[in-house]
Formats: sequence, structure tokens, C-alpha cells
Amino acid sequence: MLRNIVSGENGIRDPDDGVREDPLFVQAVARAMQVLSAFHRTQRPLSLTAIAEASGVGRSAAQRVVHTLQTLGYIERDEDGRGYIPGIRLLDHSHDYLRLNSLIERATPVLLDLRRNARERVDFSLFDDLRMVYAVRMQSKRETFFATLVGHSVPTLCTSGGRAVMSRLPDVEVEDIIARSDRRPFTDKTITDPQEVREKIAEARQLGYALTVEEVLVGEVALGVAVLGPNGRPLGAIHIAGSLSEWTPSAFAERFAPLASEAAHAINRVR
Amino acid sequence: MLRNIVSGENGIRDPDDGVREDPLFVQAVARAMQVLSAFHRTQRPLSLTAIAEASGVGRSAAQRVVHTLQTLGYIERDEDGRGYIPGIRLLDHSHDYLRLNSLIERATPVLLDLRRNARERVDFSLFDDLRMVYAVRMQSKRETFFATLVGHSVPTLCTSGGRAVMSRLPDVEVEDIIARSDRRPFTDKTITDPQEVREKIAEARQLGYALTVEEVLVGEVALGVAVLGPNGRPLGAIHIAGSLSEWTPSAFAERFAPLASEAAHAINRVR
DNA sequence: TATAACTGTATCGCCTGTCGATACAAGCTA
DNA sequence: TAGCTTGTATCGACAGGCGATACAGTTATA
Repeated sequence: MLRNIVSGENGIRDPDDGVREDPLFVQAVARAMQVLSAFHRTQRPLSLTAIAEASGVGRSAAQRVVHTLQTLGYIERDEDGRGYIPGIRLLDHSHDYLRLNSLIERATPVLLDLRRNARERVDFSLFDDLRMVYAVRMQSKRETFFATLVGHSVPTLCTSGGRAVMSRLPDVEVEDIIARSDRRPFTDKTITDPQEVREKIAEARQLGYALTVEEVLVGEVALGVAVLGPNGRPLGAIHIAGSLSEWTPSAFAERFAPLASEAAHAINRVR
Repeated sequence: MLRNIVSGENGIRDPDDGVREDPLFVQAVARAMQVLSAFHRTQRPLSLTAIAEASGVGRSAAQRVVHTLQTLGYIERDEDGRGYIPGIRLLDHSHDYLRLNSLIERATPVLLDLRRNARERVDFSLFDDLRMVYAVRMQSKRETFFATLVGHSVPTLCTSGGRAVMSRLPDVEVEDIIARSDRRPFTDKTITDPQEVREKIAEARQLGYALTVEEVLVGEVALGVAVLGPNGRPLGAIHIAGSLSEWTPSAFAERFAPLASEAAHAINRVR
């Protein structure tokens, strides 16, 4: 069965994990965020009791937290009054995140340039353990709704950016990621077999970029190059994505690998 | 003195307002969000004590909340270890907001189309009382970093989108917005005088769109058209923004008003 | 139409988890 | 060295969150 990109169930980094174990665990704060995290696994507005269930919080507690979050603007009622949805004030915080992230600030002009030259979709994603989180998105011609959303995340294991990142990590860490990753495929071309992934990473190490063909979206070819921080650690990746109706994979790589590599190099801060 | 677009101090809807008055006020939850809101007014990483001050929370409380938020990924340490910055997990929540917002979902394909035809920057912003919050951004040629950020907000009073929205509101509400708005100008062309704003709104009512020239950014002309919900209430606006080095204001309006209006109409859900 | 299963809202008392005060170690600047 | 930060840790008192419980309004099923 194919995995649904749309749903939030990448299963990566479950918000509830690792919280109870913290000795300095703070209940109320964590509970508030748990309530907000209830929306990760849904596609439609949630009722109060649905929020309680999804977040593993009692009805009473959920009620109070939701009420507070609503008055603060972090939760809203659905247009049709049918349930609750996340509120617009959440955008203020992600805005702060993007604004204050020096990597993103440095990357943006480079990406704008890259998109102008490439004329294909250009993305910048951040390495966050098992997933890559899209932080900058520059659409080209025809895109889907979900290809425009900042905050969308995809597995490190089977995306061009993730492979590019892994190609810059020491083997121990790569193995750790492979071991802990969810192996459910997106399409029937998704490569999740450990040995095959290792080969792909070796290939990326040699070429300096990673190429994925229809591993996440049917008909799509994507090229990823890692972006490095000081001390050479990969922090994220640049992607260029195109359509197989216009490119063969090798032609795509030949055309865009130099552009993407140059762009990544302009962002890097290795000393 | 000119107002700084970059800083978060649009002064609009202070997060701390109206909280203490709520009878069902929940301390801990609100406090967590207050701590996160501390980053709204800064351009650089914050120390623990700076967070405490900015959020009006005691040092001890701030410490615990920050610690929890950090283990949950909502706050991170700066690259250079000099202070705290918002964490990547915030993007998950804004992603939920964008995903679950049916208006944005409906608007996105229309905006992609519009950008393809217009070949200028196209934005979609949501009406949130005194401010308009950018929810979808489609860059064109040369853009600044801040013109790419989702979550950025600008005053309803002096932006093309805001004026377009106000032109669809009853006079009482318009007056209310004018009265409560911050009048600090962005440039020396920013119109904030109540009477002048009223005239601009009247003009927008007649034309069906609003045009602003250098009111927020020097050298920029922007055209806004309101997007309406059922019952005809304005929910947001489409913007097209161009450079005065390429367009006269009237030529810009003549060219793009029909395109933008058509796009807005395609999104509207008036019954 | 009656019944059942939902919605969100409200109240209240026990007990838990939070906050403030206070102290300390580690890193910078002078 | 002294004097300033920075972040971390401990602990007791008491505010305030949580669970249990109940109710009113709306939608679904018999």
C-alpha cells in the first residue's frame, strides 16, 4: 500500500515521545503543545473530544487548554463552525523562526537566483533527524497545493535532499538514521531497503549530489545537494525538482547538478 | 522617522493583551505562548533573562518553560551557542494551519495561475483585524528576503490588500480599524491620515481594487483585491506588486486589475 | 416524534506541579 | 583577581490545573 504524502503521518518524531522521561518535565506547557499537535494527524477540523483523544489528554484539560489557545488566537473555529482548526497566530511564530534563522536568510537570495536560472521548482529543506523540513519553496510552472507549503516534511531516507545530507554524515550516523527510519514506501519506486540506500548514498558521496526518480511523487525527478555549516556538518539541502515528461533523469542531472552545487557552495560556511 | 518593516513591532495585536481579563484564564499555557512571543520583537537570539524580560515572566518560570520548549523542539540554541531562537517544530504547526485552511487551499492554484500570467510578485494575505498576514507568497524576479516570508504581517490601514478588504467592510468597522490603527508611516508616502484613508477606501469601493504607491516600500506599486467568504464578508486579499522602474502606477493598474479581479472572483464563495 | 449520541460549557474540591527565592558554576571583560 | 554575564539546580508554599460530574443545545438513528 502506498503511503499518503498528504497526511501528516510521516510518523517521524512523534511529538509525545521522550517527554515523560524528562526529569524536569513540565506538564502544562507540554500539554498545550500536545493539544496543538493533535492537528498533525488530521485532514479536517477536530471536535473537542477528538482533540482530547488525539493528544492523549483528558477531556477537561483539553477543554481548558483549547479555550485558552482559542482566546490567544492559536486555535480557531472552522468556517462552518463544525470544529476547531489551528489559528493564524501560529504563523507569527513560524515567521519568527524563519526570520531569525541565519541559514535561511543566507540561502534565500541564492535560491531566488537559482530558480531564475533553473526555471524549475527550487526548494530548501532543513535536516531534522529523520526528516527534511521544507523551509523555502519557490514554485515554477504547475505545482500542487502541497508543493507550496512551508513546514511540509519528508523522510530523510528517501528524498534527494536527505540522501545528499546523509552523504555528508559519518557512517555511524547514517546507519542510525537507516535503522530508525520508517520504511513505508511512497510509490513503488521508493527505495527503502538498507543496502540499496547505502549504495545510493555512496553514489551521492562520489557525485556530490543525490538524484531520486519517482521515489516520493510519480513522474518527478529531484536533485539534492547538501548545505554545510562550519565544521562541515550538513544542515540542510537544496532541491531542484522537475517532471519526467520533460527530462530524462540523466539529462536532468547533467543540466542542474552544476547549478545546484554552485548554489550550495555559495551558502556553505565551511572554514 | 521611518518605521522598520523588518522588526516585528507592527504593534498590532499584542499577544499579552486581553489575557489577564479572561475569567477562564489558564496561566501556564498562556505563559508558554508568551515566552515564544518574546521573539516577536527581536532580530537576534535572546538570552534566558532577555526572554524573561521580554515576555514579562519571572526568571524561574522562564527557565522552566524554555527548558521544556527546548526539549520539545520549539526553541533551539543559536548556531554559535550565544542564545535561544525559535525551534523548527514551530513550522509543523504553521504547516497544519496552512494545510487545514480551506481558503488557502482554494486560493493556491488560482494564485499559481495568476503569477504565471502576471510575471510579477503575487501574494495572498489574510485579514486579521488591524493587520494583513501573508499566507501565500509567489516570488517573481528580484525579491528581498522579507518578501518571501510566510507569516509576515503589515497594517491593514496602509496596504493595498488591507484597503481592498476595508472597501468591503461596513463603515462602522472601517472607522473602528482606522481609530485603533497605529499611524506610524513606513515611508514618507505612507497615507495614515484618517480622512485621506477614507478617500482611498471610497476610491477602492468604486474601482473594485486598491492601489498603493510606495506606502510600504520605496519604489513599489501594489494592487490589492479583496477575497470574500460566504455572506460577502472579506477574508483576505490578493496582491500584485511591481517596481516603479518598470511601471507607472496607472499602467500597472490597467494591466493587472482585471487579472487580479478575475482571480479573486475565482476564489470567492459568495452565495 | 422519541431516543440516543453527539457537541461545547460549567462547577467544584483535591492534590499536583509551578513559581519565586536563593545559590552556584562556568564563561567573558576589564 | 574582581565583577559581570551566562545557564543550571534545589526546595517549600500555595496557586491553579485536572478529573469527575453534570447540563444544555444540536445532529443522527430508531
